[in-house]
Amino acid sequence: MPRLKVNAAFKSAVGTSLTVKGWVRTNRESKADGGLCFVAVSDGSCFDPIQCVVKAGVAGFDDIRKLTAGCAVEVDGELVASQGKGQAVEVLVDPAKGGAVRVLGWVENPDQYPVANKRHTFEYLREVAHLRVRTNTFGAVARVRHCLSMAVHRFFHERGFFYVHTPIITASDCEGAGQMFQVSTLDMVNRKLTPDGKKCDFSEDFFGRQAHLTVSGQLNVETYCCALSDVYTFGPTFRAENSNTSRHLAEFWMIEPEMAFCDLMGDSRVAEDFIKHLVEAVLTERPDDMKFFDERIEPGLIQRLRHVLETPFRRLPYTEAIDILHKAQAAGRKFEFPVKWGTDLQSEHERFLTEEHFKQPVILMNYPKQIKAFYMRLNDPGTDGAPGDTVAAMDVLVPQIGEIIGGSQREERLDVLDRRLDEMKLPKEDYWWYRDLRRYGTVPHAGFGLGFERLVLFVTGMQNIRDVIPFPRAPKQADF
RNA sequence: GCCCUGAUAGCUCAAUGGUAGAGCGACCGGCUGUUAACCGGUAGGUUCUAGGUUCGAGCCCUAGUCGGGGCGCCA
Repeated sequence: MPRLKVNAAFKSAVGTSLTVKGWVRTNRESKADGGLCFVAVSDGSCFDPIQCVVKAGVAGFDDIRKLTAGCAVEVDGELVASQGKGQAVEVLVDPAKGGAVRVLGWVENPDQYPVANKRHTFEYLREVAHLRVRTNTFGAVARVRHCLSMAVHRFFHERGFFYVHTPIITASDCEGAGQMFQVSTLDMVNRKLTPDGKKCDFSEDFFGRQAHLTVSGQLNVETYCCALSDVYTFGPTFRAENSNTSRHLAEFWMIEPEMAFCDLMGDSRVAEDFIKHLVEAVLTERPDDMKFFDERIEPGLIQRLRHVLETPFRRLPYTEAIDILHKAQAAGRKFEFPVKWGTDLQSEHERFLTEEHFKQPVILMNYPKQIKAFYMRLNDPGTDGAPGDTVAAMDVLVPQIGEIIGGSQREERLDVLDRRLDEMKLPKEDYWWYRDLRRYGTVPHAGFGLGFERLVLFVTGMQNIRDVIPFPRAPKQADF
């Protein structure tokens, strides 16, 4: 009998002979019809397990009665219309028609099986990350995560972007996006010091210099942008920040498109189209999993996502956002942190704008230059009526999550870029190859970064970022 | 890094400083084309670690480890 994945079995014609292989979710026994076992088998190919109805005459029926959650089985049977409620079809395992069950792997201590068929907290399941994917929730997250990954590549591929593999290890310390993990083969105990005895001598290290794990592929991908026009990266990113929140990881996946001949407005249009494309993909491709998230994880999720699809994102200047926040304060809205032009918006401010004031995704644009990175393009004085200098930066804020995308138009003018490097006391020589892009055929270009796990949170309604990546890495957390 | 909070059966949680308990799961039996099943029974404990107070500590004190929530940093 041909082996079919469970999702394919569900779509097969009644009467099809088939074999399904997977892991037992539940097993119930009945004395009806001379003895039956109802064995629900999942192989992860879709949300629902398939019910196998095993008749008592099947060889090894005494063993089949003892199947518990987690056991691995192969089942030969026939797809039939279900006599019971709760499923349209099921696999009838009848010895008269060649039905059989082979147990490939038992659960050796069912009383202590970590993911027994009962409710578990997500906190507990993080401690059994190697088994938690066998649960409804984590299986659904894994499939949605895959769906989103494919949709990312499809979105860019269809628009003529090239996928660039930027390096994981970076030997330059010039990315400036946060604390970095060091990469070294030196003996950490008996390490050689520089002649003045004050620092570690990295000249004998693997790369002949200090090296780190990347915190962003952006600077590297800009080089490919300035030859291939439209490019993107999608890879792991590392931050050694001691961040203890439900929205941060030490290792996460980031998507960073970069577009030549593109300004900030064009950048924001791609960001909006991108998010809508991804939301549409999960709604159309994973209705089974999304129904589960809508019912059990965040009631109203699907409606919320449809609203995102149907509504144009609200664009407004940072300067205007500050006005709105000031007016809200005047009307009695309390914030823990002060609202002041020239300072970064706090989480509470961003969430007020996207969740309370506009109730939809919001794109804030043109931030004060002092709170943004050196590579962001300096705007003309007085842009948006701002009281100080601004740069062409944008943040996309969404309800529930806050900032999901950060991007900007890049500074393509070498003299302005050099002035910004000087202001921020960054050594120009470290940026020699980045500056070369401005010396040899510079063009306006723009891009953004999207935190992949935050996207998964946004579309699933899950609350903690550690539950939407298979093996989370966070401070004091690197098991598995 | 800061503030708050927690750690007791495989899991979720109870337990005035005085004999360690329930629900779920597991196991055994009953009933049932079952499906968050239902009914009855059984087993299951170094109360996070190390000290301290006390006649006596799951409970009080000190330190530590780890979890969770909020904030900061950001994606």
